[in-house]
Amino acid sequence: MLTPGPLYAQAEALLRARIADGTWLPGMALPAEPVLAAELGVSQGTLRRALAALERARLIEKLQGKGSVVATHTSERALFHFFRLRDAKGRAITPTSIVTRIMRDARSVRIARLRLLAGRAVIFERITLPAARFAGFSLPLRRELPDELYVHYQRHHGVTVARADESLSAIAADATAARALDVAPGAPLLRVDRIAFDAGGAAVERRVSLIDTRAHHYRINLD
Amino acid sequence: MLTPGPLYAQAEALLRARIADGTWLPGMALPAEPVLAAELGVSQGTLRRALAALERARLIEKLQGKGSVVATHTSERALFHFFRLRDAKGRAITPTSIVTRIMRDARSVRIARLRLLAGRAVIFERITLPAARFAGFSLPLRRELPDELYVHYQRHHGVTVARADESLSAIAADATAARALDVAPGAPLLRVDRIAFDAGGAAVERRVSLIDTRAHHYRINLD
DNA sequence: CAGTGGTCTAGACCACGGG
DNA sequence: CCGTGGTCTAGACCACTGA
Repeated sequence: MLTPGPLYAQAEALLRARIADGTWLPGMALPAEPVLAAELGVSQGTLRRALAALERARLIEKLQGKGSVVATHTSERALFHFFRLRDAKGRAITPTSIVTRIMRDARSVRIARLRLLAGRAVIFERITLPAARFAGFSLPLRRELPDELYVHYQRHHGVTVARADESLSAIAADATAARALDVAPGAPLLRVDRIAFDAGGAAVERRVSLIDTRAHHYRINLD
Repeated sequence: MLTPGPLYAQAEALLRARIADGTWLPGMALPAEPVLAAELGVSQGTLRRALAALERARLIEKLQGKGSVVATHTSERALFHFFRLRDAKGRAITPTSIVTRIMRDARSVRIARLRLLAGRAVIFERITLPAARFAGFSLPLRRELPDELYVHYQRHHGVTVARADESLSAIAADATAARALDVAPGAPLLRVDRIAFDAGGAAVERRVSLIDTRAHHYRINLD
């Protein structure tokens, strides 16, 4: 190893790299702790410290008596971590979505979609993906489907969203957004600009979401 | 001990309680690790696991070679954790504020204030505090002062904000907000409803902030 | 130099999952 | 039953702080 910092940090970086580069794919079991520790040349205690950090970052999941696996986006927990809208009472709601348009050029794929909560259009968003990571991207158009874009990225393109930065503001609805969300032009909408990153820290998605927050609020926990 | 769960969790709960009930006050040094471990009847390793959790929760700070102290809100890090507005380039800005009104009744203290960024009024907010925890609350009125409300709670009322839940939405400015923030009536504003909690999990503040997001955005990291 | 937290190890024992 | 991760301990050594 090239010794940048303490052993447990080196171990964590190495494991993180193996997940980012696809050596270990989502859903795959990691080697047992004693085996991994021997392979990395560290004690089991040191390895466990690295694994605990990866678990906090939601890159792996540890299962008592079974082993550790690379995290998958299929669990509700992972999905709702990136979907912060809740109803008036703070309850989580499962959205559906309708892709209205997909455009491609050499550099990127652009998607426009509506997301529905309890049957009503609540979010209108435009998503941009780097063409290099999403070759042959396709989705059924104009059909109401389960809202599982990050699951789709992971399953069909090997891209796992691990982290995202968001920038929120309030804007007035323009004609397009007003029509899509069935609100008056000029009505206040919550605008969310998101950049999502994979386990290796590379930006893998940019999206702008316009949200009608009359019936649903964006929930955050500041811990 | 009453054994609810693993030793390290019991130790963490016990230390957390001592911070919440004021046995150890903000800024105070904790006993050295070997001493604390002996007092709690656990090994130093187990104690360290509990302390690490408290450090992640920002309840204590560990200082190499010196010791551990109960966290204070004077550090920039703690302040900006609860202040998410950033300028267009994502840089943190230190706000100032003007308290415009303080009202009291038997149950609560109500505060109205404006917060300024680079001299311009950007946030208009109303804050409600439980009278029981904030006896004799007072602040200079109508004067531009450093924005340090949570520091004030801690220093003058022994209340440390440890955690907060927020609910965000976009609304149209009413006449009062429009005048306060110098925007047109009906202009879109970001509304943030916050409930803040102390180390013991008790709600200690409710506030509603109305924010002009034309020049500043609300920044979040989804890790 | 003494005292503090930071790292790393080795090993014992427990709790869970699945043949 | 065995293999997995979970907890807990004891102790060695390092790195930093301040008198």
